[in-house]
Amino acid sequence: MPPAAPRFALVPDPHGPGGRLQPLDDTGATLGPPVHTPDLAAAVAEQEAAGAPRWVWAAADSAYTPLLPLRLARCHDLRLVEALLLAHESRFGAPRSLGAAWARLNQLPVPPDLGEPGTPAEQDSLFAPDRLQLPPGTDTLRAVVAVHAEQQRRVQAIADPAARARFRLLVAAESAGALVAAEMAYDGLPWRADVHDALLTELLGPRPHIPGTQPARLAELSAELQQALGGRPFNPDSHSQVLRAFADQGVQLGSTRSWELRGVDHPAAALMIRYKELSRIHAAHGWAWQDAWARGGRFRPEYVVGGVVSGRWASRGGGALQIPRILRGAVVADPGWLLVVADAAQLEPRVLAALSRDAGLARTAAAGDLYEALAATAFQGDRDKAKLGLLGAMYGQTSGDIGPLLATLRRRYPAAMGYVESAARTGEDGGVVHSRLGRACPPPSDAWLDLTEAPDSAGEAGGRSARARGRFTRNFVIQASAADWALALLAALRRRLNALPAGSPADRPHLVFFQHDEVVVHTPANLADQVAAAVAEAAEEARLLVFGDTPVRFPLSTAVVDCYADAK
DNA sequence: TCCTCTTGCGCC
DNA sequence: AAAGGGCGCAAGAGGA
Repeated sequence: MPPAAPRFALVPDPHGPGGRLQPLDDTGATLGPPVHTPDLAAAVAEQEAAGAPRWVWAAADSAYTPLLPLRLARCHDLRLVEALLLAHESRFGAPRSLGAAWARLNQLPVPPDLGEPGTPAEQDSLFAPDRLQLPPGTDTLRAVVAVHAEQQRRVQAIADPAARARFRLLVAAESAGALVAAEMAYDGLPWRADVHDALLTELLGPRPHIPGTQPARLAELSAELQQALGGRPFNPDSHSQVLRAFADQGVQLGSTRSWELRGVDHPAAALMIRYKELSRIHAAHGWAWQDAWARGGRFRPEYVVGGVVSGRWASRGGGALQIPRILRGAVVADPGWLLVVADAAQLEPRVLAALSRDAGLARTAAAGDLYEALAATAFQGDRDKAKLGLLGAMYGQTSGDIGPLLATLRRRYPAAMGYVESAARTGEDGGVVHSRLGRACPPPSDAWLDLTEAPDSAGEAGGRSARARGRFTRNFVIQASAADWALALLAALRRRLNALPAGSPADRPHLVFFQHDEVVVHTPANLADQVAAAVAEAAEEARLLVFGDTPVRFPLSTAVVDCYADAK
């Protein structure tokens, strides 16, 4: 066994249960020679028990997933940290695989990331199962050690000590996210197929015997629609055919969007809206979805840590972050277990209050219901107006009757409004903004120009494009700082959950869902109260770590339930 | 037939 | 006149 060390580089063998370890110090210097072990999981567990080092690996999916259900406390995920550093160094979009980082370090040709344009995905999935993109013959452990040392150097190079400390926190939190994502994919979200099936049957009629056939309720609605629109057959899933069918009845629609149909005075409009609602459930989360994603009592999506530039997670497969509320009844705790569901109330306006240090907004954010307090202070008690105004300010909305609301906010909360307006100006001028912990937004690109269709003149297109980017950077500082807080919460919560007394690893409370500002923990019933307390403590820890001495509070609304649908 | 683009809607 | 941020997914449209 290598000696105890604060960090270990870890590389699994390409085939089989073995792997290599090498002890490192915090700068990334080696503290001993590489050691090969025939049983990597056992060797890792031994070191973990000896002192919970930070495990340094190329990427969690190749290094951590094979070790599960082993739980590790800390890691440094080179691929995720490379992405953070590249963005911070204004080299946004450069490939972030271990191979790419190694190539940059050694002045070699940089391989594109898998899934990026120009990469033959098939070839790589066949010949590089670990997706590391290293040149053939390269010693993976050597590359891990070298790239890690280089990353530590780059973090150390951040000049401002406070910004450097926050970026270190970002590196740790993002890496903790990699642990959580791998564990959640492994454990899965409890999903009762029988309950799901009953919900679908209630909405759509029984499951069709022949796959691909329309369920009864959709077929009925189709027929009723056809009748209501003159009797000629048309496909309600085809926008152009729907537009034509309505036009034939003298109803000119600009689109087939539900909100537009809602204002249409024709009996077919309500049918169309209902058809779209049900057909969406059927297509996106129906029986085919269940067969593909929710087998064996668990829904197992793939989470993509840092999949959104703001630091929010994305997901691949199964629409994990878009589970319709109407189907959440299918998420039911196992017998003897419970779900602890906690979501941060009005996270983004609170983040704005903390970021901008606006004393007035911070006072408002001390209340349980921020919008209610805001309404009482500035909008004669009209909560809807307060919410609309604040969301409009955070998103850069200018339409509707929002002007007076924004004027009120600007007068009452000059620091907060100044903060988002300054972020917007930076974006319009082509600049880069950062989250609280230092996540950088991408620079302007042609994509912003593509937003504009049929411009009257280049100047106008440029103006629209600049304003679009201003809205993006305005929102980025808030959304990304909210993601900073959420990741810190996740890391703190995970640590607390792993410290709870569990009879065996299988009895341990574990995270099963995370959606931007909401977490769900699946826990043995007898530990539910302790889990609920742990969530609250983690939220407070995240507040202190990310925002320091802000008076703003980030309250959670927490529910201990048997079924996800019963939360809030 | 395959592929990319667009549309629309689910979630935050 | 136009005027709200971020995603993933499925289906249709339309070109190669």
